[in-house]
Amino acid sequence: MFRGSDPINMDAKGRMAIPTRYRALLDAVCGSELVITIDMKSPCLTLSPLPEWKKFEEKVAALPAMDDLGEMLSRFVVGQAKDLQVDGSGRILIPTELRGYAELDKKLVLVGRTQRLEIWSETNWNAERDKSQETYREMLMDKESMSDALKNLSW
Amino acid sequence: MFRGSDPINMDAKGRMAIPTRYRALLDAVCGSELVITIDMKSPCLTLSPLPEWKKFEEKVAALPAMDDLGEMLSRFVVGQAKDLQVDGSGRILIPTELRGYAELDKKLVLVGRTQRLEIWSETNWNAERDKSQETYREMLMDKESMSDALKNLSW
DNA sequence: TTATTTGTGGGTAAAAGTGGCAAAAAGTGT
DNA sequence: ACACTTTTTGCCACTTTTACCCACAAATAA
Repeated sequence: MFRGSDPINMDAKGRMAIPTRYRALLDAVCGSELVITIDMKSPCLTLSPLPEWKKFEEKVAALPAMDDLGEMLSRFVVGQAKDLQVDGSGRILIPTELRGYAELDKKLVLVGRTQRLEIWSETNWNAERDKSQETYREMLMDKESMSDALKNLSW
Repeated sequence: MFRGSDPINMDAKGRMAIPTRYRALLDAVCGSELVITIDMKSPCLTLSPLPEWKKFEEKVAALPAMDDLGEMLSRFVVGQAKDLQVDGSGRILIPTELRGYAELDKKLVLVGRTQRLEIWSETNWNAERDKSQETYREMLMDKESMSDALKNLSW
């Protein structure tokens, strides 16, 4: 569904324009209703079409209450999620509380991750990209650290 | 059902306004009848629509009497629960006894947890969020500590 | 160049949240 | 039992925030 990355400017009110190539798609798939929230593992935000999000929310809600990691996921990912509507000019307003988490300033990068999108500050995106490149190569050396699913990935 | 967090001021009388986006929903799902109680694991309160609460109460009541943890749950969570009604202006009154437990003062945060809501003091919420972020990442490193349910959560 | 589409900025109106006040209810003491 | 005090609840008005709309600027295509 989503792929590629787009550099986008956030305006003074915290709004960002959705790339035009996604607009018709979003309208069709979710009536332009989106959910934005934090990514627990990285300093970025996650943007999903509402139906996709609901699937995730249900899975998390079904985890046992005694699962500590699951509790955290629910409390902080679901707990900081926010419903958004694409406005008449094809923009979304990024909630103030979330801007801080992802250290967003003017220059953003919107990254396609198939079923969802990620929003990064340009700074964090570049840093993470460079860092991950290295880590990835290191981890490839150590076959033990690789999941079976990944070992069997044909490409 | 519920998601996202809202900063809310508690007034001098201990009342807090329910965000408008929840009001119609609450009215439909439970006639605005809620149950508030403590969270045993964290310094916050739990707010549930009456029907949701009943499900929980039944599950707890069904636990074996020799289950010590279950006994505590019943005694202190069920034992300190209180029925509430949303008032005409869309506000609830937080019982005095529970305010102390969650260290509530003026600034509160209302957190959506799918089937229920959590009420935090702003201070405790921020502290918990920062702390959990770290813990979460650490626990992810250690695959052993992760439940199967969580491992299989694709997202 | 001109027209059309996309991106950006700001102003305004409506709605939501907050705090204060007043009426009602409950509690207390004589 | 009545009067007075204290707490609770409902109501209203003010302030702040949010969202919607329109206009302009930039870029792209004809």
